[in-house]
Amino acid sequence: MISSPSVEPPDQPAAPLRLPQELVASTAFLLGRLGYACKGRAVEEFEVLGFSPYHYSVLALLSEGERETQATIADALGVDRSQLVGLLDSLEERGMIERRRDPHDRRRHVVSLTAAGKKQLAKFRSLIKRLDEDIVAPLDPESRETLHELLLRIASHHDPRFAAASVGSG
Amino acid sequence: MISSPSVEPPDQPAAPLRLPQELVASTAFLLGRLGYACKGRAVEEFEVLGFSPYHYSVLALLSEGERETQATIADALGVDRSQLVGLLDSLEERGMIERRRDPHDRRRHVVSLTAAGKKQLAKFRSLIKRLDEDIVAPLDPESRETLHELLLRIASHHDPRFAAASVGSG
DNA sequence: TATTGTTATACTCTATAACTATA
DNA sequence: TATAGTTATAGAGTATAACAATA
Repeated sequence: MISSPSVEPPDQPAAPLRLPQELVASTAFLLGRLGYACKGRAVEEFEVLGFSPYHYSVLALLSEGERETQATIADALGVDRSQLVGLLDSLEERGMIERRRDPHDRRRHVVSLTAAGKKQLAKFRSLIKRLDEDIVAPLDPESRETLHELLLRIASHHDPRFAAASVGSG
Repeated sequence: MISSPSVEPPDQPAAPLRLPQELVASTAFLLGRLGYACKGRAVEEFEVLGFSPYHYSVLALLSEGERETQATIADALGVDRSQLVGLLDSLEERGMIERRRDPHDRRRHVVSLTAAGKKQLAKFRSLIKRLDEDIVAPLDPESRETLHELLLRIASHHDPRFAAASVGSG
């Protein structure tokens, strides 16, 4: 028996493998689906290297300067403090970050990037570059720019952490 | 004691609650974060009505015509067939969809929308409309259009289910 | 033997809350 | 008593696989 789904004459031209028009018409739906796919792709690719996208986020953050406490890292990245512990553990085990107890407040850990961490970060950056290019592949350079700008505007509107480093407004 | 994080003079102008520049510069990262936030918002809002976004997806799909099998619904929406069972169960219990055994192949269920389902779908549509508008709030109408078009181009490039109903190419 | 729908199981992710050591 | 970091626990969500009915 043939497994073709349309043995009988197609009365209605309904394409079985098409999403409902009204879902595709929703920006929220598109963002949700695309975002999920992006995250999945990223997780897969980082997994190959034995890491997760969160590891990259931590290293990227630390590359902009060491942090006085773990809590500021967690808050900046929007992850739970307890979740960050495991991330830092694995990065520290591999010698990519360093935890130093703050002598003035021995509860705190000053976290900083090591040379090995910077090296790994470079690899992560080329991974992300490939991923970004793959995702926006069907767009020309100008459209890519436009898309990014629009996404950033929306993101920073809903979450101030996305706000671009404003010059001289502090 | 004041909980302000900056008691000491700020040597470095590092803003603790800002995401790393290079992450914000990544379209994949923006998409991932925004998508996650969108999904979360949607789940919350549907939850108030006692539903999930998946319920809406199913009703929206069925509003375009009944389906000969549950599998085509699952495949079109990209959910697992076993996951769909529970969704259809809850919708059927509330009288919003109907399962009829196909007399020609008693393994199959023909699934269709009821009057109550159509009514609920209308409520879902106004919910989604509000959600969409809230998300793209900072954009003017033209930018919203542009954003949607760019997202749709990317989505359909990676997943043919997003492809707009092409006229006369069947 | 293959397929449709269903149920059961396991696993990941995350959110919460308890715990320690310092203050 | 409150805070920084840590550990443990529980819950939701999802993916996998086993199962019964039918072809």
